Amino acid sequence: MTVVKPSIPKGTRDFTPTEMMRRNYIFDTIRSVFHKHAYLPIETPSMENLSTLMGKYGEEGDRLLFKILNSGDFTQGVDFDAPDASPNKLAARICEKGLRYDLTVPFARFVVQHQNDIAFPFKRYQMQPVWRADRPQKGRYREFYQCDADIIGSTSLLNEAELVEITDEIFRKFGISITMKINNRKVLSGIAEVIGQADKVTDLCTAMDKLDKVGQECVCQELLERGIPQESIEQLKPVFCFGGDNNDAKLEQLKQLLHTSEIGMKGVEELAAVLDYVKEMGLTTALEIDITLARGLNYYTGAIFEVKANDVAMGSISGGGRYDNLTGIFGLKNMSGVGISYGAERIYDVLNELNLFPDAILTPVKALFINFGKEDEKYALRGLRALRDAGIPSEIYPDSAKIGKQMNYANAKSVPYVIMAGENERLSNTYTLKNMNTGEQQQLPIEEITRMLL
RNA sequence: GCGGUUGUAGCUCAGUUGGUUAGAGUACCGGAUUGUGGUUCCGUGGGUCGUCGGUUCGAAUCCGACCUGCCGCCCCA
Repeated sequence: MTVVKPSIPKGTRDFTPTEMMRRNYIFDTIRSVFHKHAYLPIETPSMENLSTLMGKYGEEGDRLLFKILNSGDFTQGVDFDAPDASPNKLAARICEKGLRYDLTVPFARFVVQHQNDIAFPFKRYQMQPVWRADRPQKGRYREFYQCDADIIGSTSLLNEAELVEITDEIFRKFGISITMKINNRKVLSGIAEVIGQADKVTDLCTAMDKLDKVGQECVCQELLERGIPQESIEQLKPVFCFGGDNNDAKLEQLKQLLHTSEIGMKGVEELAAVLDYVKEMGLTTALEIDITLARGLNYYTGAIFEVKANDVAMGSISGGGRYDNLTGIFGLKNMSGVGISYGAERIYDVLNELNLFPDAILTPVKALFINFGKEDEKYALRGLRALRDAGIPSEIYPDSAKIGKQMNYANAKSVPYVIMAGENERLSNTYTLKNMNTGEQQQLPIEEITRMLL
């Protein structure tokens, strides 16, 4: 037999028990907040038809889609040497499925497909892995989990405000201090309109998005390269230094700039309305208008959100926005939705870096029974059952190995208590409880031990 | 997809101008110690030196391609 070197695909990871317990802490915390706000769970398949996924995420997104080779003889009827055979065309012939790229597009598909069974407005949450054929880096993987909450079938800005509230609550529970940035695609459209470049919104967005990273000069340079004329860029320049930290000042400046643009003014109104709702909620999170916030996903039409951790240098840990037409592609009109997505692995890295994981999640096993061999095993089992009946996570070492080895096992697993159940204990109908941190031990009846470990 | 960088035992890393049989620490397993762990001492096992090819009498070492991790770009959670 040839030995295969163990390895996993690029950008994927195994999770150890410690990592899983921490990940579950993240998922449980987020889920509890979703539940509290009356969101209902759904799941969708890992793979979707490529026709569902293609063209929803922009050119870059299409490139990053994982495609799945058709089963069976995928070469049948495909001419690989055809004169016009491009990789894309061939891929379309031999792959009809792909791995999901996010949770929002599959959700839109789900809503259309199950529209008769859904009570609208529909509030759902979904926590599943997504896949992107991106080049991996720190905090960037090819398989990662998103935790999404969306409201679909309502245009009320109360929904935007609720997502802000949920975000505030989730990160407060984690103990992570965040800044939440908000913008509106309509504002961006308005800006493009006002500077006479209505058809260049996307170019405008991707360039402006980099303002805080590369500075004003580079952004202007990029705008120029993207074919936006110098005089339009000059008109844009005041926007770069809007308002500082003051949301009201920013709104005022936007109103002046955009008063000739209907769509722009609509965006400003929406922004103001969301901020107004949020003011009533008494949140600890700083909510900040950021005109340069654009986000790549091209299905957003209204509000856009992004969350960054204040005390850690890392990409955004959460993002979302409103989409008006996503279900339209699947044949269902007038179904506006708004949603937000929390990135599990980035939250993990932030919690890890700031040492914010609770200690309690690391010691899931409370007690280990030492195995003294056939004679005493059954006696140990009696005690074990008593602990388990009381809901105390506990186990018995399955082999009658040397005591030292069994103790080492308890240490390696950070089990805080070891229980000796050998001949001495059996004859006196007691168990010896040993505290592995202090080394203290005492011989007690099982009821007493159960009480102590609860 | 583009540019840079990295890879030696399960883990952390030595390894001289290319030279015989590639080392250490740690972990593991066994023993000192058959009812007491986190300390100590002794010993065993463990390697296609990322993979494939090239140069050479001879390659962990030099060259090329690929794979993987990391960094920057693009994009993003």
